[in-house]
Amino acid sequence: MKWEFDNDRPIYVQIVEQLKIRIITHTYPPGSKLPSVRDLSMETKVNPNTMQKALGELESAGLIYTQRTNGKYVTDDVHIISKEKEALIEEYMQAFLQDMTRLELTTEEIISYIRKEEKQ
Amino acid sequence: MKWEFDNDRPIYVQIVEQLKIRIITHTYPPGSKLPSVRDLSMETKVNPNTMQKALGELESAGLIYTQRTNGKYVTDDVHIISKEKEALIEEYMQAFLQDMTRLELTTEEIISYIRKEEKQ
Amino acid sequence: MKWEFDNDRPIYVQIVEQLKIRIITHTYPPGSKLPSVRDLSMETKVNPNTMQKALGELESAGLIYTQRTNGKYVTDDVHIISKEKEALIEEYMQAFLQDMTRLELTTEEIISYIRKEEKQ
Amino acid sequence: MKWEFDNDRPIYVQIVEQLKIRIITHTYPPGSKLPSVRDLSMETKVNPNTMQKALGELESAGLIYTQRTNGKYVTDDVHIISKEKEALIEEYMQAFLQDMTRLELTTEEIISYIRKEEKQ
DNA sequence: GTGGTCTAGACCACT
DNA sequence: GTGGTCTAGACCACG
Repeated sequence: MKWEFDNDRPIYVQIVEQLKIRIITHTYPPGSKLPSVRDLSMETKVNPNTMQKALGELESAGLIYTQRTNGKYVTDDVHIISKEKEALIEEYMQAFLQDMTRLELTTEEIISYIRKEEKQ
Repeated sequence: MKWEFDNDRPIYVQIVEQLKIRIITHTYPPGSKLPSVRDLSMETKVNPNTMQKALGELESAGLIYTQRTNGKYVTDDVHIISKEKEALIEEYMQAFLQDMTRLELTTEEIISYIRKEEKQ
Repeated sequence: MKWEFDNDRPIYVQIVEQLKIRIITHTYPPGSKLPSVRDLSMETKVNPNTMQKALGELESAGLIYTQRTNGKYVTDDVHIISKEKEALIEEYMQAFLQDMTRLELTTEEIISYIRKEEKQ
Repeated sequence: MKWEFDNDRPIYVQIVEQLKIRIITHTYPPGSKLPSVRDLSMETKVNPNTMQKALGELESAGLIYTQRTNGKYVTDDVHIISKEKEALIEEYMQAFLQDMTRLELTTEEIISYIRKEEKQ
């Protein structure tokens, strides 16, 4: 996955999202060491403080933890990770279905749309 | 539909969204007269300037037009409206499917989730 | 209460603490408006970013909330506030008692120490 | 007592604390020989430099002394030890009472809390 | 070399 | 005038 940001949402929020996905999909496996803050900020071409802020959010969400002076690690509590995944899916799903319902689409219409998109 | 706003997006954007939906779903039918800016801002408890800005956006999208001295009306061009509807659905759909793909869900998994949500 | 910081803990942590206490003791009553970030940072002679960080922590703890472009307010959910108070007391208490226990003081010794301090 | 460290304070500080307590409570009796730096650092799974630093602090506090080529010993000056104990108690006590006072608890409330904790 | 903190200062969107 | 974000750059403690 590339590091590309759009301009209408804070960069740090987008970083949080993408790191979350990497963790959830085990691109960064449980217990693995993250690149250093400096390296990550170089890679994303973002100020170290911005990266720090993003990582702080992940840490308070319990998805990563910091070993003093030694780096940051993905939590090895797979339970937290899979729970986060469920929560994320649920969140996207509900927002989406609410939007669709407002537009007065039935479940079957939604599904047929999805199948149509799939074929493209 | 109620007028409820969340705090992390501009209010006027949220107003635009909701008015769009009212127009698309014919809650405000094609050609009908909109409530006055003053009434709308009262109803939504929003600064009249904010409401004005939102209506400006709708107008430049061609969904409403202003009759000088007489108020604002929903366009009676049903074609524009239905096109807007398609565009909205497409937009939501693609964003949603992209999110789901990032989370490595297959089409069938997505659909089964949707059916599950439906039953709740 | 004055704004004085010691050098062995991050300033923003100390700000969080002191603001928490002001909220818990209703020096800043539930629902009241906080001074602006700028004013608070002037008052404490601290960089606005530092103050912002502290306020961010309070916000994610649910003790304050932000009204877009209008300022920050103490939550009016007194339940959250009193719960936070209990939690804080509990936290201090347990840490203290653990320390005392390690030093092999009995409960009665602790209490007699406290009474002695009180008289001074 | 186990060797467990939290991540938000320097490890060497925590080691100093815990060794101090062992000395004060005569777990390491006055005049007794301490385990070697190497053993201590193995036991605590800590870098020998870190352990060395901690022991250095204890030495300059006068709680231990080094016998050249022969290891480190707890001071046999019981006076120093008991004074250190008083100092520690006093320090914890004052910090605790100050915190409680800020939270506007009276002495009697504090004591009743302590008794309540005791029963648990 | 690691993360953590802080300052200074700027720009932005919103109301 | 409000909060929010971001950059640049510095310094620190730790191991």
